[in-house]
Order: sequence, then C-alpha cells, then structure tokens
Amino acid sequence: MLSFAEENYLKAIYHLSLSGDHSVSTNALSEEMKTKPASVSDMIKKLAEKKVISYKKYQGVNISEKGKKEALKVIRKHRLWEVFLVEKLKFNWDEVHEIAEQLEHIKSSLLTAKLDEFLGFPRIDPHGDPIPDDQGNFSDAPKYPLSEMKVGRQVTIVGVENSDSEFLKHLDKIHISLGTKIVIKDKNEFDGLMQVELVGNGEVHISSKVADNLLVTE
Amino acid sequence: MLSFAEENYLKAIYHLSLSGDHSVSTNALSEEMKTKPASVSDMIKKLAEKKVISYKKYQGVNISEKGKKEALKVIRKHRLWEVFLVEKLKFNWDEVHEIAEQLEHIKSSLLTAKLDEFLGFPRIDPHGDPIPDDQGNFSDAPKYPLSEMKVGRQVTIVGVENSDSEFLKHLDKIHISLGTKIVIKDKNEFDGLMQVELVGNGEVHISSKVADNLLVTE
DNA sequence: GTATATTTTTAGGTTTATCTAAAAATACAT
DNA sequence: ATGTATTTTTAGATAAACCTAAAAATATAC
Repeated sequence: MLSFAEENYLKAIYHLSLSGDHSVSTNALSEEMKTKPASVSDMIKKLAEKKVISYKKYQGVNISEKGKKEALKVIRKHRLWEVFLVEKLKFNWDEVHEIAEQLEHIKSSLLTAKLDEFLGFPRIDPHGDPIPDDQGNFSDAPKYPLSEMKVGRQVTIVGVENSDSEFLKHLDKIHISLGTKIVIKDKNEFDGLMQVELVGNGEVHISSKVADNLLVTE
Repeated sequence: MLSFAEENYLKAIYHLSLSGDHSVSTNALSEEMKTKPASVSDMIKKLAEKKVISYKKYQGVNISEKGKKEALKVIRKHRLWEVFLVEKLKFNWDEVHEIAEQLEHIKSSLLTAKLDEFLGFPRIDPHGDPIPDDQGNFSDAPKYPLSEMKVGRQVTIVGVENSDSEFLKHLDKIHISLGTKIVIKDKNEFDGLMQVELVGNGEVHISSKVADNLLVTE
C-alpha cells in the first residue's frame, strides 16, 4: 500500500519515463515534484524497497512493472474523476485538474469500477488523454476525428484520415500541421463548423468536412 | 486550514458534544478516535491554538462556534458523498461510510456546491441523517413518516403523527416505542406493507396505515 | 587527464501525528 | 479527609516527508 506522497512520486516517475526512454534523474524528479533533490533521494529509497522502482546510486531510477501498474491505477482514477467533474458536475475542463489530484488517491477499487460504469466506460478524459482499464491497458495515444471533440478541449493534431494534396494544402493555408495544439472554442450545432484557437497563434474556422478528416489526440 | 487528522478529531468532538451537553473528556475522545489519551492531549493543544475548541487543562474540551462550522462542513461533504454513492453509483447504504470518510476531506467548496446541485439538494443522507447547508444550518432531527423511507435504511422511531390510544396500544404490541431502532428489510410495492427488523430483537410487519403515522429520524 | 562544475547522496534537523512510560492532577471510597 | 484509583498531561521516541548544508560521485572542459 502506497501513501499519497508515494503515489505522486510514482506518477511523476511514470510520466518522466515516457518522454525519454532512459532512467529518470533525481534532479528531474525534484523539479517535477517541486521538492529538493535531497528529499527525492529519501523517497526513491522507500519506493525501491517497495519494489515499484529499481535504482542504483547516482544512476537514476527506472519504474518496475509493479510500479507501472500502480501508477496507471492512479492515472485511471484521476482521469475518471475528471470525466465525472466535467460531464456530470459541469466543471470547465480547465478547472478539474487540482480537484482530480485529490480524488485520485481515494482507495476503493469497487468505487473506481462503479464510477467507470456510471460514466459509461469512457475511453478518454476531458483533455483527450486515454483512460487505462482496470488492468492498466489503454490504446496508447488513441486518435479521433476532430469533429467528434467537444467545445473546450485542447487537442493535438496527430494525423489525417484521407491525405490528398488538396486537403493538405488547405491545412497549410490555415496553419495546421502535425503536432499543432488547438483549443476548440466553438462548434456550430447545425453544420459542425468549428472555431479553434491555434495555441498562441490566432484563431481559425474549420469546416466539418475538414474536421472529419483531421485526427487528434490528447 | 485543517489537516485530515484535525478534521477527524473535530468531527468526533462535535458528535460527542451532542450526546451530553457537557465538555468532552480526553478519554472519551481517545476511545472515539482509537488513539491513546496522550495523543489526544497533543492534538487538543493544536486545535485550541486554531481556536476551533476551547479547553482548560484537565477540564475537557468544548467546541467553539468556529469549530462547529468547520465540523459541519466536513459532515456536509460526508453526507453528500454518501448520497452520491448510493443514489448514483448504486452502492448499498451500508458500504458507503468508509469511502465517504475519505471523500469528506476533499478540499473545494465549488465541488461541494456542484455536487449538492447534481444530487438535487438532498436534505438527508442514506442513513436519514440531515445534510447541513453551506452555512452549517440544518433542520435538526427532521422527522419523516416511516412509510417514506426506503428499503435498507436504519432509522429511529422519534414520534407519531396521530397519537390515539388504539394506535399506541398496537405499537406496544409489536414492541415499538420511541427510541426503537429499526432496519427496513422489505417494502411491498402494492400495499406498502413493510417488514422491519427491531435491531437485535426480531422482525415485525408494519402496515402502511401504521407506517404513515410513525415518524422516524436518523 | 586533471581541474572544475554539476549532480546526487548523506548527515542532521523540523513538523505532524502517533506511541510508551512516568508524573501530576482530579475523582472516589471508606 | 485521607489514601487509592482514575484521568490527564508531560517527557521522550518513532516514522513520514520534507528541509539545509556538506560530502561524495559523476560529468565536462580545456
């Protein structure tokens, strides 16, 4: 059984492990957790004793299979609660993170299962992040047509359904390319015309014909 | 701002203050919290510094107005979450306490307000306990006809609507009096006939005519 | 390849919430 | 009312999660 602090460290280690396949350094963890490197050294000893990470002194840490499972349990709960907060309690997508940081530590696997069912077994959270199942499996980086995304979401363009050059030229013209992050500002109920913000780079309108062919993630 | 442990002590002090108007003893608190009296002595010093209780050495503690408000905030959250767990997630009423003990400490007044609204502003929790409003007010010990209570609830008989002697004689015959605790085991959809357990004292059947006239609480 | 800079760990300290053992205050009993 | 029993507090310890300062290991730079 892990404490809140241990769960938070493990989550950070999991996330840092994804970007960069190498082991996670003490300093990187210290920055992520906003604690001092000395505190990290203390904590990783405890986590290593609990077999959720492996490490050699001065060599950084690597998350174990057991650790990955534990981290994904917490991430699953975090994302399910975010769905609950946005879909059921009508929070804005940008208000929910802090509250979900607290809710993710509630211990009861029955609660998690029943919440999942109550929400209709969602596969992605309000930010578009995939929700692991109770075994920790998830379709990594699932892609969805932009047209299916709801107003308020921030997503990243990760692909196109149908890549004919006329279409790509159009994307170029509206400054959209793979990796572009956008926020959906508005979506017309009648014709599906979307107004999106290119993060830090102005706004554009995207027709449903284009939105159907754009695949997004996150 | 109170820690989880401080909130739990305050809740215990609040509850112990209700039964018996006198001040709460260190030993009583120690028993309630399942900690040693020495730990209680430590904690009440901290709570007194935070002005949520007042105490003189060796004289027990009294909850302050500020403390009462804080305790009721926690109790409000606890009971709202219990309603959520039973009404929305379909937990049985007897499975929810432990989980609500965790959820009651989540910090976000906006969350509490939105949860309250989502649940339709319930006035009592699944055990029949009143839910304080955001100011800490609640109709103390609200009374409801037994006939309105759902299967599974444990309630206490606190009054009768119409106290003619024939009716009271009947109650006597079926071993029901003020203060009797009962658990509703079954309720016939057709005629409202109830099967209830007299806690630790066998089962009886109560017709809707009787149930309409019995007021219960808790 | 040695000197310097950076990273990481260790050593020792703090706060919170607990504990045990002993001392002090209060309550009870004859 | 005086001695005994009970309750409560104090003193000192422990574990968790953090800190600062200093030492040790690793990395980098010329």
